[in-house]
Amino acid sequence: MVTAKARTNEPRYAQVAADLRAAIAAGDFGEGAQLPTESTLCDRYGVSRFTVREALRRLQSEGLIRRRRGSGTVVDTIGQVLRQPLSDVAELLQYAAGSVFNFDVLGPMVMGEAQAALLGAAPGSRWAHLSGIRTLSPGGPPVAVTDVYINADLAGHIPALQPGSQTLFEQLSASAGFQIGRIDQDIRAIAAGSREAAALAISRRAPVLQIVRVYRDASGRIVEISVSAHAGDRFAYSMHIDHG
Amino acid sequence: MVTAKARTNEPRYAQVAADLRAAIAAGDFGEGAQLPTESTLCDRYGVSRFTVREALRRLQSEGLIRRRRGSGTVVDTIGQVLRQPLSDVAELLQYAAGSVFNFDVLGPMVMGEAQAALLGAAPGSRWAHLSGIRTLSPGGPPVAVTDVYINADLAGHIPALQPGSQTLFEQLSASAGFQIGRIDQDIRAIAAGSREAAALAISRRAPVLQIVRVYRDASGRIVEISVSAHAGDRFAYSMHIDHG
DNA sequence: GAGTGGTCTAGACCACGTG
DNA sequence: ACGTGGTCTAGACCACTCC
Repeated sequence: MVTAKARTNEPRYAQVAADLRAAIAAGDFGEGAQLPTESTLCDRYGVSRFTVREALRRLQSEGLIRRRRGSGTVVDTIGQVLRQPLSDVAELLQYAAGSVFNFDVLGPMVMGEAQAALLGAAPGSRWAHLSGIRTLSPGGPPVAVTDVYINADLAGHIPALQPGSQTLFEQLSASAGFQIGRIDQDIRAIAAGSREAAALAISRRAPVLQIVRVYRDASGRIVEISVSAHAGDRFAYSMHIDHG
Repeated sequence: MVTAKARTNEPRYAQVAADLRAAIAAGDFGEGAQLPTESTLCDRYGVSRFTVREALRRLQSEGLIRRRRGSGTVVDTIGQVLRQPLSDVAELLQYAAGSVFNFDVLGPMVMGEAQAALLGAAPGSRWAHLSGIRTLSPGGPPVAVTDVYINADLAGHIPALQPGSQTLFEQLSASAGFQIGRIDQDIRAIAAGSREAAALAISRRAPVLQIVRVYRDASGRIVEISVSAHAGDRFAYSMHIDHG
């Protein structure tokens, strides 16, 4: 039986997508061409085809399903876990949810020329500097060491930030009341410096994956910049691309 | 004036998207809230709102525009070039279009246990092994060194492969007549081995960005696997995520 | 030929940002 | 108050896959 959970203020396609996601996670569909047809889902949820297709579009962009004209929709379960897929904001937050981030507030700083070029911010702009370590579980081995720069306009919200499994960006969004806009991300391979080596328990000059993220609110203002270093032999960044 | 280029067999939203892309590239719109409204574009191109929205959705996923309810659609020109954005197959092919790939056919091989685990293929499966160098221009400095494994079922199409700016996957798709399905990609930081060091003119153990791509056709069969090594100080992998 | 997902129309109402 | 993009309906035709 299909539970028609009527959440408030949430689009119907999101409810349909959540329901299908849960069903897939519960193993209600096996390998092969298992998912019901669009028209079947329309009847089942009592929505139009537009709504069903929007829900399926989300699942496809998450890599959960694969669709083919003439063949149908199949569950795509290659390499289940152990990866860090990332194709929309929800998946980014999911990554954060599986790990723990602890940080210290280092104080205010002004963006220098070289740093500004690397990070994509304006030289001379003012930020609050934080530094932290991400682990897979509390007290566990370090996964990444991170520098975080938060827009000085939001400095008042920094004392309220909590370590844990929710991203700083999420917390800032809720606390300061802005909408999530867009995240830009650069990935490089660099050699570990003394700081990364010590924090990640690797040797100096060992390869590390550096991920620079620039978070913007809906109006395009840069809210936060983070620079993470991941040990090369412990972390792979995984993503997928669908044709369409 | 709006040229209503009536291409054959191409969806209307793709034509609208191509026209807007060209207009943006030509600088017809500046900074700020420049792009015409959805209803304006409907009138201009003589299509429904569905078609216009699908076109704008593509441009948004490419990072060209940013949309906001109440505000409108603006051109997003942060960090114009110099990056390698990658959010769908078209952008992947665009990356290839800006560079040149030369390769040698090394012959048939069987996937070993360790390699199979790294690459996500079945141990004991049979492949054709190719090796190549990617440069930004013919005769230019190397950007990446790549190992390519092509499904043995497609061995007959390998002699027809041409070096140049079209990806091997594209050529195989056209030659063997299959549809592009899905591409999975893992990104790691590793230390350069002797082969990467020699090919990229860097020192041994220097950090390199390793990108493993698994290409599948529409039916899910693995068609090609590629393993690329990029010099860490010359290459950044850039992507963006839109909220929605 | 039957059924699938892909494209497309012509409407509608709503949440949101800006005057 | 108004216009924007976001959601949604009820239809339609088509390209493609499979039997």
